[in-house]
Amino acid sequence: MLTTNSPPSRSQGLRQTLIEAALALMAETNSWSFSLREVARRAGVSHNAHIRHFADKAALLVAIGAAGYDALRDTIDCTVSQEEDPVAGLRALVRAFVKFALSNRSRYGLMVGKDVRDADGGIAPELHRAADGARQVLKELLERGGRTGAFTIDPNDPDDLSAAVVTVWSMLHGYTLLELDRLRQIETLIETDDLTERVAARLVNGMIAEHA
Amino acid sequence: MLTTNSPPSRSQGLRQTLIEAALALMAETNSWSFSLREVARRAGVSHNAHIRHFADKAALLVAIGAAGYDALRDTIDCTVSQEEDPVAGLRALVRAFVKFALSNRSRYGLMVGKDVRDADGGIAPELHRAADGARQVLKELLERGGRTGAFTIDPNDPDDLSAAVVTVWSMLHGYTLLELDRLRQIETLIETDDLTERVAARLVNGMIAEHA
DNA sequence: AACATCATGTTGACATTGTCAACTGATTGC
DNA sequence: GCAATCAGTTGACAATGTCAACATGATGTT
Repeated sequence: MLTTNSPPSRSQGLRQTLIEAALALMAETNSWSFSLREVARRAGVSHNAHIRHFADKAALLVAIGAAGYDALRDTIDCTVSQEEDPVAGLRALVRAFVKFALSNRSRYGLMVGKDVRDADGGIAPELHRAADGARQVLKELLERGGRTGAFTIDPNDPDDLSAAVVTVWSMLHGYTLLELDRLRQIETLIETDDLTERVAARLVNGMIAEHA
Repeated sequence: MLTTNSPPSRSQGLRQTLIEAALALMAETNSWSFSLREVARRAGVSHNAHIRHFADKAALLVAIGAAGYDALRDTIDCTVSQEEDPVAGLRALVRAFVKFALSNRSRYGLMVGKDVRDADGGIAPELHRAADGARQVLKELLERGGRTGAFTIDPNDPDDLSAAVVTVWSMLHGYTLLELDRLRQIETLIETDDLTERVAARLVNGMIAEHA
């Protein structure tokens, strides 16, 4: 009935409309615990309108999360490419990552949360690819640093490189979550920026120093 | 008033029964997305029976999570206290932490997840205290290592010590989540134990090396 | 002993949600 | 010209969380 001649076509129009409605809800409530019916109401469509585009809520969240990883990749890629020195690049990456997550709290929480996974913990291919793209930026940075000798990473040893990627990504992930959850409020009176620098310094050390 | 002579009485009886029913559901489904009514059914009581003990599902999850942090604290405390050398202690702590989380997947996911927080992201005092207790073990280890010179941590500088605690805790947290979510499956063919050792080595380096 | 109080659960009702099936209207292909 | 498919709607249903009202047994006071 509201099927106006519709400006933005209809096909992909509703898909994007639903995503935007969901993002608006996330911005308002700082959470992604909205109902699909609420999203439909916001989008001005009926419940069940989503079915042709998103099988269920998880599918919608996956789409939002994948777009988030793309944005994260662009952010850190842009940041890192401005630094010649790999060490400076890693520091910049830490800052950019943390800044992105803190500026997009609910989005980041969604991206790494449990609601984008299926029953057995598997990750949707779409999200998987997007997340890989973001990690790839880090991997290339570490590999470059390994080649130049800036990091104690053997660029020819895939396991060594992978372990380094996991190490950095883990701490970024963990630190960000601690910040987001404000678990840190217990632990410190330090400002976020200062703490981030200190954490980054120790992380960088782990990449520079000789390891057993 | 709670001093009933009754054995397990009813008072705390149902509370514990509900927690155990929830834990059983978590063990079966590997998730904490059960309904309160399902828990009630398992416990053999009527829906709404929980109200006197847990205002809502979040309250039940908080109780479960707090008990989980207590168990985590006991585990790592026991492990660390078996090592004289702080560096060996830190390595042991990493192993114990990861092992705990991987052995209690759904429980750990619950503990650090979003469902134990209130609307504005605040953490329930009960959970807060329990989590602090676990972090305290790490803090004491790092402080000890700082005093003995094993770590490049100034035990008299609260900010330095706090930053070190946050660094380690972040990586433990992040690495564990990556493992749990199997995000890592993309990144490596390495076995968990091997990867854990490599990550721990780099983490330890960050605590040992001089930092800017 | 009698009675009020309160804690602990139960029952019933209601709005919300996700999901399924059936339906409508336009668009497309043959 | 007509069948088929796509995109969205409508209606129905069971499950859930939550609220109010109710039962019931223990406690405590006089």
